[in-house]
Amino acid sequence: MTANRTILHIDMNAFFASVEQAINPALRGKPIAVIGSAHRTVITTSSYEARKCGVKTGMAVWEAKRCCPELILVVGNNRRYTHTSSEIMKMMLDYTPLVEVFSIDEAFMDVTGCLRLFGSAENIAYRLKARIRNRFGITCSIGIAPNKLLAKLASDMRKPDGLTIIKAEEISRVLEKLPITDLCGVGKRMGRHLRLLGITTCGELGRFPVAILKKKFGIVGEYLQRMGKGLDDSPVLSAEDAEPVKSVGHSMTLERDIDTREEILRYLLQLSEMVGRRARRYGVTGKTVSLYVRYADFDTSFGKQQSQGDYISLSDDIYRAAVRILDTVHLEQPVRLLGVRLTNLRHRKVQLPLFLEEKMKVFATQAMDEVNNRYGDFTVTFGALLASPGKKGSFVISPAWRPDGIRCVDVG
DNA sequence: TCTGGGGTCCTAGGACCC
DNA sequence: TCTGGGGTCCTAGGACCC
Repeated sequence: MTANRTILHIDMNAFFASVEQAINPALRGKPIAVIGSAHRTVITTSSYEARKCGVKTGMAVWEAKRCCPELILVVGNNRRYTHTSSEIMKMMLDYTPLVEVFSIDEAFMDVTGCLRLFGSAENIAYRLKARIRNRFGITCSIGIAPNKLLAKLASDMRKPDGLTIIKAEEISRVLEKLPITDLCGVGKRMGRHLRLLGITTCGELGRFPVAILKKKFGIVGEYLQRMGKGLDDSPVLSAEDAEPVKSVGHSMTLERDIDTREEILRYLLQLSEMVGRRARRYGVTGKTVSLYVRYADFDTSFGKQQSQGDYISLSDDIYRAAVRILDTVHLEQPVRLLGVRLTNLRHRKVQLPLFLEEKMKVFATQAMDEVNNRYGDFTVTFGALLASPGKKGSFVISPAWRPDGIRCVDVG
């Protein structure tokens, strides 16, 4: 790849919580946490005040309250976050077309080609920070480095409202004592494996014989060593250059554990409709449907998939496939969570089938999609879903949801 | 009072075909 | 009767990211 790139990584600080604090002055300076609307929900994001008491993303609400009794809980407003996020991403496009939306609150920018126009990368970073603060009243941390790996590392070094630059000549000094788990891509498990080899810092990882890493971790071993040296050639991919999506799925933790087939089918129909609608919106069809089940005990779960004879995207076809899979398993406990996913995708519109009955299904689906696109999800839906109106399950927004493009999900 | 949801990537074994 | 190997597709499961 090209030498001497300049990459920015922008990380919105405690994004959802900051947006809430900006909108409601009564929340400022206080420990708050954003949660989902359902009974079985977790902490999605917490303010820095709450983090100081030990509140973390993913914690159960009761657990967070135990760490921080004065914690203020705010039910997340997903539309507000996706809107704010996409406006911020648009600002970035004012500097370079090479903006990669990494999640709802993170993005990379390749500013190599526009440095002269704006003076310097630092200058771009300061301008962007000021614009985001002025418009939305929130802060971000920005990292500047020669590649994405290091830019992401840099943005993580000063929070909130930080600006950290890693210059090419500083890389080995910065990495020498840095714990390997600070690298994006080395999680807890990998960290443990590497520690068993006597590797705890990036410096050690970079010097470790690549042959041993390759033997132990396969292809991953190769990048691992490069990561230890701070090397990363991966380009910043704008929305147009991004890889096409590989799967579309939905899952939900149910309000309560269920064990009747009738109830399970109702949820499957709802999930299939959500998956199908999103797949159709993106113009994708898929060959494989998977069903995911988590049992009441939380620890036991399984996924099962089946490839279909054809590529499908109609909710009804997805639903039937999911039910066929369900019929091959014997459920051992009440069900806590259900998920439906369409994989093995082909990026092409559905072809109109030959037979009248099938044609009618396509037309009916299109008509439903149009109404729902205009008036909101589940305005028109299958009869079976009307038995218990309204949305069920948790509908917690995930910070990994992309505000733009293929991974956009509308909820709430 | 327990414990969310959207993805990607990799591995491994078996079926099946040439 | 015996022998081998490559390629593709399928399913299952786990690690990792936000």
